[in-house]
Amino acid sequence: MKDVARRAGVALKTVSRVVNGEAGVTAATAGRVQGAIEELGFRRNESARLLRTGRTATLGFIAEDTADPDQAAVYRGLEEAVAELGFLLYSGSTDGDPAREERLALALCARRVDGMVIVPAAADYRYLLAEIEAGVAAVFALRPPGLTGPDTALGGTVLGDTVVIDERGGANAAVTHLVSHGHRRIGYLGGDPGALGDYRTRQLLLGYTEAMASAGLRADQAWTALTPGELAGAGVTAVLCGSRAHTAQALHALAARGPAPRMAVIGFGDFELADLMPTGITVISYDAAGIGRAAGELLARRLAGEDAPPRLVELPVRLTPRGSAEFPPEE
Amino acid sequence: MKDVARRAGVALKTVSRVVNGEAGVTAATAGRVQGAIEELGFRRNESARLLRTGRTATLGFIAEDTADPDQAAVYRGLEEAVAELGFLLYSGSTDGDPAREERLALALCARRVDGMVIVPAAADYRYLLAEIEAGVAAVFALRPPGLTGPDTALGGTVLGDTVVIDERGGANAAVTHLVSHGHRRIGYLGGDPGALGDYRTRQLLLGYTEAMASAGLRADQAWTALTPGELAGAGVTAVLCGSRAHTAQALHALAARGPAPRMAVIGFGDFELADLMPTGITVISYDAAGIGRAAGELLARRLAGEDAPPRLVELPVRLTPRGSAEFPPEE
DNA sequence: CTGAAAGCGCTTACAG
DNA sequence: CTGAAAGCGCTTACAG
Repeated sequence: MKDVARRAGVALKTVSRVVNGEAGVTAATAGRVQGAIEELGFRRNESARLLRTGRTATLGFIAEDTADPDQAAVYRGLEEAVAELGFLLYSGSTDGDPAREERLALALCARRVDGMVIVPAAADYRYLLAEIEAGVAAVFALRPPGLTGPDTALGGTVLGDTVVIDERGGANAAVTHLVSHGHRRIGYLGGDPGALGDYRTRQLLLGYTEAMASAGLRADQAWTALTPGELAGAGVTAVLCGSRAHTAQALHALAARGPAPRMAVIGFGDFELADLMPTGITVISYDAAGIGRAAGELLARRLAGEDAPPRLVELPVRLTPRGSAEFPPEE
Repeated sequence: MKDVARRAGVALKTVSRVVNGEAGVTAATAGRVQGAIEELGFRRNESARLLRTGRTATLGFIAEDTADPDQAAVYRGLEEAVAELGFLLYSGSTDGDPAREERLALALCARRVDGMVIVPAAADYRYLLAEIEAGVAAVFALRPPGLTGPDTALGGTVLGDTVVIDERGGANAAVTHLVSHGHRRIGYLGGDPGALGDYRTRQLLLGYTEAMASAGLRADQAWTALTPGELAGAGVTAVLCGSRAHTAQALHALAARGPAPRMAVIGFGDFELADLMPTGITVISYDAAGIGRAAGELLARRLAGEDAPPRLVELPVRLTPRGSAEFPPEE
């Protein structure tokens, strides 16, 4: 810019004015400056500009795995939401490692991102407190920060807005649906409720339990602690799978028993080609990109100065019949 | 940092030394500085540091769609490759819109990224020339820049290293495999070779044609211009699908004709649950993350000053039998 | 309409 | 071992 100014025979400020399209420059001077810019191949250094203005116009996305279909969709939704703001997006994966999450988040903060969307991997978010106080906005997506819920990550302090899927409602709806088809022995194949980051599992089991109770059914302990191998012999006529991975495990286990197994399967998460599966299957589907959009909009409001207490947003789910065969009724 | 210096009663430079862990500071002064840092909650502004040092330690990833399985895997591979370098990654999707690609790429250049990995959407890369001359390294992934190949994007000028899948070899191997199973009437379901960004289609058709010719078979014109609806009645006993989307279309079309259709299907790109498909299927699989790793390594070498002419790297593919049924032989 | 000075938050090169 | 000055590339306030 200095070079451009010298070449055009004007002051730095005038170049700045031309580059920024500010009013108050004669066409003649502007032309001279433009000429110098092109001759020199000048391109403004945005980083320097942002340093001076104190903003960065940058957001971060910290995923557990950016290649996971849900998280990839969240990212696309976030992109959509921030495109209008003209923000750029940093991103990275933690692979579920709290140490990597902390390193990534602090690296982003060191570059002074305006905000971050985090798919939480850590149980303890004390490391973020100072940064949040310093002004970065953090929004959590797909699950709340901390072990069991939004209010436990910091022993009561709510860290930031959180956007999740209504897993409890989805599980409840799935079991209720199965009951309405005559099923009474309904299994659950999913994560271990004692594991780290098991908010999701707890929600699913809550929904399952509620729906069973509402229907006046007592769930056998074993039904909610199934492994894929046990599924076919567990005495259940239907199964709720907690994730795409578990749905795949269930389908494989059932397929191994022979053609067209008679088991009603409901899986959390829609997937490509589900309708070609050799069994009847219903999926719990949801708008994962909507989570990213919602997170982006919440972030935008925080950046605009909104100071309301942190919100927990739950996106609705719906049951979608898929599969090539009829949904098997009770045997 | 100025505040820290004042509080600790030292000069700016001393704070800098402590923050950077440089030698030559007494334990006593270092302690005073550390204290001040903690009291003030000082966190170094990385952006300012990078401005001064002239580097940015930042790379960009420009995808057509970050949520596409292949591109998501490329991103993960890239992440792996740059993690060791301590670089941060910007990313964004173009949805195949050349204007969005240009906007994104120039925005990244304006922030002075050290390099970019681009999944090309544009046919004309003149917009990048000035940036490349100014020092950004660009590596192209999954397809070469430009309409038909690496050397046409700019009328002969090769823009940068390019990492692709060996689509031609994969198609050749697939058709050869089908021929060895006795098939002689082999179809191709894929993109239109006349469309924009059809490097991939051309490569696939080249491989197809070569293999047919090697086997002494003459391909009917219609066999390579199939639509999913025509597939079952086209008189072919086997089909090569050019992408996961085309494989899904073929499987749907065949499933609509009834159970266990007798058609050998080879699909480019592995997919989850392929082994539960109601027909015999073989996939052409490849290591998409490897493309990202290779791109990251090429980028790293360019940043390290390597000045060799741009390379075209082709990652190998392999045929993987999948599907629940036997691979159907010739009828 | 145009410009000279100061400063964003840091580091580099030098001097003491 | 420690520091005062200059500068990275830009903008913000001010003055002419």
